[in-house]
Amino acid sequence: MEERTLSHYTTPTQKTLENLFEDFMKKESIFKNKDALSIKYRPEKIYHRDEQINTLSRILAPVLRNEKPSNIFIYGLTGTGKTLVTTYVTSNLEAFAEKHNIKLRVLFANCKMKKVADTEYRLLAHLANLLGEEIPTTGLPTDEVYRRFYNALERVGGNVILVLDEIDALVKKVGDELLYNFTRMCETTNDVNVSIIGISNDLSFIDCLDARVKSSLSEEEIIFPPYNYEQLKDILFDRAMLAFNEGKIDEAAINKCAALAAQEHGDARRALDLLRIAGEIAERNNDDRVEEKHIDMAEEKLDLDRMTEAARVLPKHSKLVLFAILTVLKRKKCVLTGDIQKSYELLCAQMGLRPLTQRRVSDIIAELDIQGLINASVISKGRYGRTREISLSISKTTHDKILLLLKQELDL
DNA sequence: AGTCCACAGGAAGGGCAGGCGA
DNA sequence: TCGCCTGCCCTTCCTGTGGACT
Repeated sequence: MEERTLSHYTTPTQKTLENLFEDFMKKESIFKNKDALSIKYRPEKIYHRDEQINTLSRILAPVLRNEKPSNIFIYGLTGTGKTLVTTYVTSNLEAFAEKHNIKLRVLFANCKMKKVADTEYRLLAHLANLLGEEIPTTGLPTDEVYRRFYNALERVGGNVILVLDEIDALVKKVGDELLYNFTRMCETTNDVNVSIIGISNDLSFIDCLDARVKSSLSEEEIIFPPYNYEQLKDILFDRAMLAFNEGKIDEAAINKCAALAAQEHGDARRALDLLRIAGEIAERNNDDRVEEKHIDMAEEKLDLDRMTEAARVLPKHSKLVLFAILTVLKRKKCVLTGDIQKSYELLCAQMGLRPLTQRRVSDIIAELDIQGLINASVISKGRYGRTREISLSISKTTHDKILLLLKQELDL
């Protein structure tokens, strides 16, 4: 029988593909350990946060003597190391407690996590589930969920630290009554010391709270200032050493990355994302090393990805409103709510849909603004009323890509 | 100074889907 | 199966607002 080799079956294009894969295999990878650039990575050394680590550790240390530590409120902008430092300190504390037979549980919840902890019910259910109490995703009265959560707490006993990350998002959504209940719980639970660590990006958040909640939650406060250029450079060099093979990244590229992130209120998370994507782009382009140009490309890609993804997951009517806005903004520099309402209603008529009311569309425009897909600011035109002036917040390329995506998604 | 416009945005509640327990 | 509960999305109704116009 005729011997059949791979080439026997392959067309010229496939042959090229085979070459491509072979080239890829032969080439030394740019990355040594890409995980070192991911958000989930827990570095051994945390740079420029010694003060915060020490403060947090000192405040929490009393649990080791079975005393209830003060509640703590931590705030700082995105990517300033709040979550990283908190998990670093609490996990070390847990390990230490375990070694010395001290009962300690740390319960972590990200209050922005959709479908997990973004409502009062879900947060309680999530925390109770962490304590081994099965609570259905819906169906129970809230007081029953509270009761089961308290029971689970008292059953576990000892010391419990509740870490509520992005707590401002939840309070904005459901109000501060939940925090009031939590702080009351800290004072009233028997046989268990409960402390709360609230983490927020919003510096003004604490001022919006009820006075009792405010004083109880912020018994101690820790502020995380933004990283400056030099600090970001230290962080990035450290991670780049772990993530890239030797000689595969230019120092200039790291500096550029740090400079861009420093402009973005010292966001280390964004800096690490930039570095990772730049590496991926260099690898895909078959380039030997990561250079400054790759950082530029990564920045563009990061923005585009963030925006297109945000647009893709919008509900249908939000997509229609965004489509109306982007279409009108093709012709004009800025538009008003009334113009958008009209063009949105036309679109609905075209698609045979019943349009939402102006009240709802107004909210959708505000939501799109919060997501950074558009710029919308309330202005007064005097005799001609008060309205929102809407303009583009994205580059022309991103604008075109999102418009195309919406056209496909909406079947227009 | 008072009027008026075109909304913004708060409050209340309706309707729906989905889960639970009796 | 039914009543009760939740979250979610939406409408209706309403008051508030800043500045051009009179």
